[in-house]
Amino acid sequence: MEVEVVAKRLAELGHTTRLQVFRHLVKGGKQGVPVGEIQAALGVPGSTLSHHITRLVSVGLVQQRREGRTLYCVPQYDVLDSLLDFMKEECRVNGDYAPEP
Amino acid sequence: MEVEVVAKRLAELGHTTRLQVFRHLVKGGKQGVPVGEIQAALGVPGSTLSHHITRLVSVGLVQQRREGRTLYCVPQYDVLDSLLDFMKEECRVNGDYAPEP
DNA sequence: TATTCATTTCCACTTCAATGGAATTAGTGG
DNA sequence: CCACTAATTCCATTGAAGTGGAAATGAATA
Repeated sequence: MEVEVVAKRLAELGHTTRLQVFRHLVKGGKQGVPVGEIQAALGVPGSTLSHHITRLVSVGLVQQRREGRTLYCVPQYDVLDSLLDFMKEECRVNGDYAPEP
Repeated sequence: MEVEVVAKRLAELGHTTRLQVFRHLVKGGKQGVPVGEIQAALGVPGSTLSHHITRLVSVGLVQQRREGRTLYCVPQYDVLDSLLDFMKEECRVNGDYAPEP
């Protein structure tokens, strides 16, 4: 994964509302959570929420599936996974891996 | 760790230049890397770089240690660690942990 | 103490994110 | 077809991020 993509994804998660949305989705599971339910849970105005979800979708962290008139938001576990993997590998956590002084 | 703090840290890492700075620091190891060296490595103007570093410091991802007239930037491995842990735990990666449809 | 070096602060500018009310589209049922 | 619901797009506004040249600071050295 290129640095730009990683940065974009981190940036999208780097916003309180969007991070809460994503957490809510993850808790909701693979079948997804309707936009309206997120709205009710977080108490964010519809248009604002829609913008945030659009951004999460734009970087691949969320996908949407329509069922009748409700739109389900589905968290992309694998994308978050690879994002965290990148951070673990590229930024070699835990000092043990880093050269000693 | 509260959501706001996590979001802030993610946001700071969510910028190409800052992410590159951090990666560079991590590779540099615990003793830290001088600002000037980062500047040379990434080819970013001094003032711009200084702004970015200030932000990384402001969220605790980097600390600075002065030695004579050179400022060493030291990546805070434990902070990144706890950040990634939060994402792993709170956002229960890998679908296995999420309720089935 | 004047000079050079490393880095920051100052300042100005431009762009973009965030926000949310109002209008609009899309889907369903009477 | 009309009313209703779910969600988005439109639009305007506000504030903040990003950028970098020029001046200032802090520290070593001659």
